[in-house]
Amino acid sequence: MDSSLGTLITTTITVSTPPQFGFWRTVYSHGWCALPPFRVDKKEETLDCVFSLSDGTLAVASLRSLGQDKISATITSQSPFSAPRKKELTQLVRSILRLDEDFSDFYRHVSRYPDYRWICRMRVGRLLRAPTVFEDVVKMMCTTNCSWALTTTMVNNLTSLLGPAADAGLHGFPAAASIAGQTDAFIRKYLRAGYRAPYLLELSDRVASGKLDLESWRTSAASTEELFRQVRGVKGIGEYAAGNILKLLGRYDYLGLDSWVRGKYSEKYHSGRRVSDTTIERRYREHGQWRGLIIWLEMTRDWFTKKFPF
DNA sequence: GCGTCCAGGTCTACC
DNA sequence: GGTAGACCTGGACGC
Repeated sequence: MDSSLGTLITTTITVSTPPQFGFWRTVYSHGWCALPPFRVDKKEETLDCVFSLSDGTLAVASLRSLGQDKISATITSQSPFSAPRKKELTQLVRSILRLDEDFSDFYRHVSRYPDYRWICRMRVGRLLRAPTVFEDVVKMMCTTNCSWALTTTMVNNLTSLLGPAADAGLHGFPAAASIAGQTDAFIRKYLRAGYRAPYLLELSDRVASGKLDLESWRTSAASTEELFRQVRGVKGIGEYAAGNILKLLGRYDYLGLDSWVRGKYSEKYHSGRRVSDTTIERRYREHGQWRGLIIWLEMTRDWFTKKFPF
């Protein structure tokens, strides 16, 4: 459906979803929805995102739930949104919401545990991800060793200062070359990335020069252990960050513990008393390839009781 | 308003 | 292989 709006054209695409898909449960599956180019519009009840298409078009899309088996993506553009662009955007929407990932084994596994049957009932587990692995890795690097407020500052600065300008005052996520073209001093001073600056520069340079193909990680046939080693090979990505990047690649074997998860875990199981990582790992060991997803869902269970948990 | 302390992951040097 | 210290920012706290 296309309709003219002055010089702007509005295009709406309908995307089918798996049965019982929870749009807001996926949007709020972790903190990404609060980091640009994502933006939650609570009044309009949309998730707005900026997508960079392969032909260079920058598309601002508003995603909205149309019930349990459909969502819509509304794009406002200055030129007609062609069929190939619609197809590419549909694929990107499916990818960020993880609509094509098969969770049937996961739900079969958790349904064997009375304490986890709610996971199966609510059909949760799809973790929101960025359109590109590069964006996910950069953002994950910006979550390390700092408060969430500082993560937000770094990602806001990255997009507003280096990202391409889109409609509605939004910016897309910067391409690797845009970051690689900056100086260490700029990244420290204006992005507030501090000591992460050389790590961001090295990563962006390797990606921009084609020496590192991050996008291939999503379809890699390598074992999870091997992929973990590759992810850890990026400077600035340690155990925590690598474990969580793997979750966004559809591999859930690593817990990806940080201070927040450790705190939630100790509150839930040890009355707030600190426990070792080994103790936490022991509890989830029996869940094998799903342990990383189970611990995350368990620690964020209260988020699923509200449409907008934060 | 200013100075000090601390929390937050990762890397590197050292044992 | 394990450990200590440095890295940098922002918030909390005391003065």
